[in-house]
Amino acid sequence: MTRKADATDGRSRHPGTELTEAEWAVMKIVWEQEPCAAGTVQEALAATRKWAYSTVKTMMDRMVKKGFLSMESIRNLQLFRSTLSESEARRREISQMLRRAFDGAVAPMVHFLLEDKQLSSEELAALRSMVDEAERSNQ
Amino acid sequence: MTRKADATDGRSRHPGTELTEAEWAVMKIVWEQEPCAAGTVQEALAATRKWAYSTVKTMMDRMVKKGFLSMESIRNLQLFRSTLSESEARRREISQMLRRAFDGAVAPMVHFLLEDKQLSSEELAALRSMVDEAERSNQ
DNA sequence: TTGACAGCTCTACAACTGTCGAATACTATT
DNA sequence: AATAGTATTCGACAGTTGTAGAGCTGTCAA
Repeated sequence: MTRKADATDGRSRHPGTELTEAEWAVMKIVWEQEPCAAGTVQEALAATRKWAYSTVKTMMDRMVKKGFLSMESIRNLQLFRSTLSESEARRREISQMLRRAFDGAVAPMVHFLLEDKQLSSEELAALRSMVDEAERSNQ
Repeated sequence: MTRKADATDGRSRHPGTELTEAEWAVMKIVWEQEPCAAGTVQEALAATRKWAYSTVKTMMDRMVKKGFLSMESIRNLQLFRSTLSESEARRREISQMLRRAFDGAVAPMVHFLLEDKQLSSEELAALRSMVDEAERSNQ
């Protein structure tokens, strides 16, 4: 499944790295507040994770280095933006999971999901119409 | 996360830790060869990952400590078995992924999956019948 | 007994992650 | 200019993960 590419840098320090738990937390804020300063992210996260400003800042700097974020300095303010879209992040997360746990196959995974989680009939109905939809537009 | 709650604590180092990429590789072999010795796993993996015996052994020892495997010594041989089932591992992997990337909701994830990956009509048909099946038995 | 092996233990190390505090730099005010 | 307040930089540390060499031990065949 479409491994490929990676954003921004040519020699990319490793193509498809995935976000850690903590990085997801940061990314989520960035995606919704973009462009934003480290302090903003820190405050936004204050409720859930009590991270010191420098913790957040360090993580964000590292994320810039990893190519997940980009940063622009305006006077003495640094504004961060995402370089990795939420969709791409999700895509990677799913793929990674599929590869590791289901040898990359979608169907067995969905099967597992269906028989394992108990989904309400509403959810099932929703899934069904999604599949219908996909089949329709698929060909 | 480090901080406390971890490292040498007696009561279960949190229940739902997930396997790393390398650990999945080891677990897969153990699940199919169980009970087995480290050397067996190392050989089985030799094709894919060229790990030295001690690499594999170190990992497996750590996995025992983490509670993913159990080990029994018979004379001078150590036999490992899984303590974590493949289903449970998959369950965790999926949940973790859902939580991180989709706030825990299955439907959006499936939706994403359907519109992102291009699934063949066979796959779609398969999914559809799985959903049908689930709906039928669900209620 | 002596090798030749297979298997085990110990120790190490670098990179990555989670977490910061302390020192510093800038800006806006008084 | 001196102060307060905020943002930035640096360096550090502990725990985890990937990776493995060295050396010791037990076993079995010649």
